[in-house]
Amino acid sequence: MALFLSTFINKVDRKGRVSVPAPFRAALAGQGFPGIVAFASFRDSYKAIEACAMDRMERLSASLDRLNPFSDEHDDFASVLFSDAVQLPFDGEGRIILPEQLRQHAGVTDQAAFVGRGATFQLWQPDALRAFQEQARQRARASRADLQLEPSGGEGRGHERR
Amino acid sequence: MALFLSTFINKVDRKGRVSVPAPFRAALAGQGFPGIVAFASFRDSYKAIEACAMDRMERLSASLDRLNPFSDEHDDFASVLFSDAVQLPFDGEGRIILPEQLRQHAGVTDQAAFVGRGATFQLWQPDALRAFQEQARQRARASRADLQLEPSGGEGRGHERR
DNA sequence: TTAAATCCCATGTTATCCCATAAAATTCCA
DNA sequence: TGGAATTTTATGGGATAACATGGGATTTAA
Repeated sequence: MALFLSTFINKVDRKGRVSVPAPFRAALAGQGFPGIVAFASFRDSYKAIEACAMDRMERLSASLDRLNPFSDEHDDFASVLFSDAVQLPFDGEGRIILPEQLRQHAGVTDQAAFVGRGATFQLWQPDALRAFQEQARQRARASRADLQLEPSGGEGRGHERR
Repeated sequence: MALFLSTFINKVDRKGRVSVPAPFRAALAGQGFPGIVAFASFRDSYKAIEACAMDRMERLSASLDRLNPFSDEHDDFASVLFSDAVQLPFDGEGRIILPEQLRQHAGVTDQAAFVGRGATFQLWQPDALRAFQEQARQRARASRADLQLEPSGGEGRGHERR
């Protein structure tokens, strides 16, 4: 399965193109669709762009289909999830073009930060990302006692939330 | 597998023709029937046009048969679904003509919004779509806990910069 | 015949392809 | 092991093809 790690900051050129970091492209390789799927995060606390592989969306669609395809729940879910998502194919150089709407949502202008999140990744306006991470760090510090009760041996400094 | 993502608003010309968005045509390619299947949504809460690939209708028919071929449910379902559905073939430029009846049902006049829903898509009058999405987003937000239970990988840790 | 649907061609806009460059990372070889 | 040669990356820009859209001509159906 594809794993997205670490953070990369790349330029957005005047055509709206950004290079997807090579390690991310490697994680996305060997799929049906050569590109990514992106959508605005539906969170109140921050405005970023969520992204993942096409495969993931297909699996999501399949599991939705398995439920009752005519229920109201399914309806809202499908509407929110799929109608706002966009397919962004790679060009020959491994770039995507970020649609205007998504750029506005995240406040992205001339730079974009690709943030690995395991099975998915995010796109941020770099300053907004720094600000968010600063707060996340502080929250983590405040609740460090709880984190240390976890059974697994995490390295001390991380910033895992939730 | 065909996946329909994101939303596209296209013009309906005076002949009633609309271009099916190229990404949707790509998802529909490699089928027996070069075109789409459409029918009026049988929901009380909104009036849109439902659409999908011909393949899906065939699979739907098959799975209906496998369940309860002689029940009243099956009967109602089949009569509503299949009798109202229409095949809309592409012209040379990838357009379809929306039948008057469907246009009226959805209130479509000079513009139509193609809304991706995973395995299917819908056609809306753009203003009606905006109104609906407003509500759907709120409902989805309310049940966001469910969304986050999706099978996901771990969190990414580091944050290299360049 | 008359209306509707299909085919065919034309257009402006937008995205895609293709090439070029510089920097970084990697490989290779003495 | 040091450093040169090669490959991979990120980035930029111009040429090209694809797309959505419009309208006329030809065909099909009632």
